Amino acid sequence: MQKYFHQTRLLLAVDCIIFGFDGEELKLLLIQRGFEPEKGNWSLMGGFVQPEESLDQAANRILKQLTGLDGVYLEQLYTFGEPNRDPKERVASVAYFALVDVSKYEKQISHDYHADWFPLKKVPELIFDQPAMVEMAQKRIRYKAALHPILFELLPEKFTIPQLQNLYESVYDTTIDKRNFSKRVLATKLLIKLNDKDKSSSKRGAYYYKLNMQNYYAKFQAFMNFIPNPDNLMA
Amino acid sequence: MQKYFHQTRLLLAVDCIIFGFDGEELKLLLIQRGFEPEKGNWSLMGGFVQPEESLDQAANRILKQLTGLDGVYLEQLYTFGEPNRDPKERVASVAYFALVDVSKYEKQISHDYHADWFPLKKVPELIFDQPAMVEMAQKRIRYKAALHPILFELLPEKFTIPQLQNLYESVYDTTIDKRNFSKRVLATKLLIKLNDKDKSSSKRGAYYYKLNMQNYYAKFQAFMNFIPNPDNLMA
DNA sequence: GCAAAAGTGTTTTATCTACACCCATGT
DNA sequence: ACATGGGTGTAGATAAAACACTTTTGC
Repeated sequence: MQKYFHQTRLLLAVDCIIFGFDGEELKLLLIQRGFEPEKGNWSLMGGFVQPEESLDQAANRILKQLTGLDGVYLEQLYTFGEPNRDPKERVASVAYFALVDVSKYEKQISHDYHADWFPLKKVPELIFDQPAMVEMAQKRIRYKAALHPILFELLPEKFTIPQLQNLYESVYDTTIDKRNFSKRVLATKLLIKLNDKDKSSSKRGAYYYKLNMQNYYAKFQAFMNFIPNPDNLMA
Repeated sequence: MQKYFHQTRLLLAVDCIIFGFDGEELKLLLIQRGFEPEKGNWSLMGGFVQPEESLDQAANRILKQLTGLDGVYLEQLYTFGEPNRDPKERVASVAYFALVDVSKYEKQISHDYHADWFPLKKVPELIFDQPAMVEMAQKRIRYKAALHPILFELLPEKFTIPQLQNLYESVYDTTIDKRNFSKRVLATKLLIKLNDKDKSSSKRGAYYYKLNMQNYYAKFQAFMNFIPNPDNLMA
């Protein structure tokens, strides 16, 4: 079959906004760009979409290149396509955001890319329109996490309720009453209490919990009472 | 500056999922495709992104081509990029959805495209991956309209509360108690009651309302009580 | 024994839900 | 006068918010 005539083709890239949580604050994984333009400057991890791969595949490939991780939470965020966003030539970029358990993250691999984690409030100057990508990703996470339990993706398999609360407080840059917080979290039936404690941040120790995966998948989509049937909703 | 070497370029398209509401049910505006492949079959309105235009500009251009309308509510939905979604050659498509006031829609223009409105439940077979686009757009509207007052974009400037309720019932395919509905809607302070009535659907007539634009813009972003500061949230 | 974080309940307040009758008018 | 859709109020249930003290244990 013939191709479409008289149409301009362009490069399509994927950029990944990679979030992690170290127990204290929300962080971004950035690399020092290895080629021109802007070589050596801090950048999101990205790459061009290859001829035989889908966008999701490209995003997963790029994420794995940098972190060594498979099966990470990854979601398409938005496509940025201003004609001159890359000075070299026209490149549209499909931005994805990823939520990573930093305890699984392999430092060695990312060493090659001169990668580093930056607290969201201390992100260095980024290239092109990447600041807008990061800002949008942050808003999207806040938006989505208010309705869906995505933030668990940032935690290790075993976590404590105070850790979880720190995470929410960090994402929303606020403080939450711990009594109300634990009540609400436990009311979701998403957590299973374990018998051992994390004693790293207190003498008394805090009980570990893990996700109830059945309930997790079942409730992931549910988000409001306004809506008659909470299944037809998620994007 | 030199271009990026050894990278494959591809076509980038924009497809518009155009919703309208006629007072009865939610509808989609479709065209009969004018070129191969799939010439003559029902399709979303779309087009290739031109060298000097942004994605938003392309979407607005395409929407105006078909409807004659400017300033329509238009939002980027998702980018579809499976390698073989178009059999002719690789084309990634950035899908946008639009909410149109059908009373402003100009029939003449769209006549050239053999366009027509289809109730969502009676959409004909669509080409390529467009069924997935439509489904995602429908979910996105339900999702977003549960939190933001976007559905007003589908109504004319003057509308009645029963019309508004029909719209919500149509979008969510449900029925709502009219006492609770009008209470909730009026509680938002988004509506200004007018003195004239729409007598087209009852003898008594229903009061017209219009949007309070100040409150509309102010509350557009607000959506939950969970969140401390409802400003940093929207994507 | 004391500092530091973990854990837990109750009351108040706001919001949501269910539900039924009268009104205005064109025919 | 009657059929049709428009408009309104209240009581009960549910969910959210405010708020303080006791427990554990390493030092």
